[in-house]
Amino acid sequence: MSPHKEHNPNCCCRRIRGHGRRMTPARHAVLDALSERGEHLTAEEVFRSAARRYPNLGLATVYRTLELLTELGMVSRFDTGDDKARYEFADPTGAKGHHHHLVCTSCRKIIDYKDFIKEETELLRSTEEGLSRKYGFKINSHVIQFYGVCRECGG
Amino acid sequence: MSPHKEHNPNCCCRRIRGHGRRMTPARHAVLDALSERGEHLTAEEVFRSAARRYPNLGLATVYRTLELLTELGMVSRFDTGDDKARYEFADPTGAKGHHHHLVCTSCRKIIDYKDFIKEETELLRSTEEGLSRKYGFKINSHVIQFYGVCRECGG
DNA sequence: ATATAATTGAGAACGATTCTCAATAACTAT
DNA sequence: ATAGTTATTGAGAATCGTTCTCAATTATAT
Ligand SMILES: [Zn+2]
Ligand SMILES: [Zn+2]
Ligand SMILES: [Zn+2]
Ligand SMILES: [Zn+2]
Repeated sequence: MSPHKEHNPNCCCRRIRGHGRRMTPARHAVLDALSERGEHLTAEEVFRSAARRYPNLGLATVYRTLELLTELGMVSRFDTGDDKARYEFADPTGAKGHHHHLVCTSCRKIIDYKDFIKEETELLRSTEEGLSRKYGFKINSHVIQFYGVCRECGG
Repeated sequence: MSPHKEHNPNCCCRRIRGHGRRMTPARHAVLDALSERGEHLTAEEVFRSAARRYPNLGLATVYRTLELLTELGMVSRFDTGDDKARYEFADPTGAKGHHHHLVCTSCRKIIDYKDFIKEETELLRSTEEGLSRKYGFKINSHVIQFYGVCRECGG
């Protein structure tokens, strides 16, 4: 197996093993693809990327691994309105860090922005607290996305 | 055709006709279903509800109508992570008004909340302006959703 | 009433995701 | 290292929400 790059392999492996799951080359390949290829990848894109290093990989395994990583909170899954789920590392302390999305409804481009993350995060925290108190919800994650038309598409 | 209830039929009809489209019993039925049945309905739910009044209705027509209404900005479509699109009236001045969503990942319940809408809307406005300036985006809509576990599910 | 073009319902088709199952391989305890 | 236990795998079938096709219908303008 090739070494990991941007994510900590020991951390990932430990996290996976800690939940009684096994570390396999297929899962390594998916983790590598996620950290190399960057953000908001579809399962198909992860598959194509991971299969280059691990040709025997099956698409179903990619789906299963992405589901597992999502359950463990290591990956976040989200939709942008085109009937394909997107996946990216959920690590808020990583290189990319926590960000939100700007989606062009014309060309489907997705822009990660962090520009207003600080104010947004602050408001989110207090909102989460309020909602938690009022509705008895234990909030685990949030999605903030803006939809519109990008510059190239005539925005 | 039965009369509309919570939404203004003349407004809807005018809006649809204004775009060179025709007003039909099928579209009436969909509009009625949306206003009677409340928020975050799946296409299937809209279909079942509308078909009670207009038994000849086809599911494909419901999808087409929801798409049309979404294009016209009368309806908003969103996902909550269960592979089924949800639809609800987008009328910010209506009875329900603009709101955001709280989604239980265990029982899939969706709670509409407006409690912090004011602060959120304020921040959104300035964020939209900033993003618009920096990325040349013309922002048309946004999605804010919190995911977690509801009280009944052990939140 | 007639003409024109939009709309419809039914079912086929599509595509993303999940399921099935026998074969394989990761971990555990010797 | 060995063997046993059991999670994981790949391949393809199956599922299911959504879209497409097309001939028949119908809303609207004249
Ligand atoms: Zn664009
Ligand atoms: Zn992203
Ligand atoms: Zn619940
Ligand atoms: Zn709602």
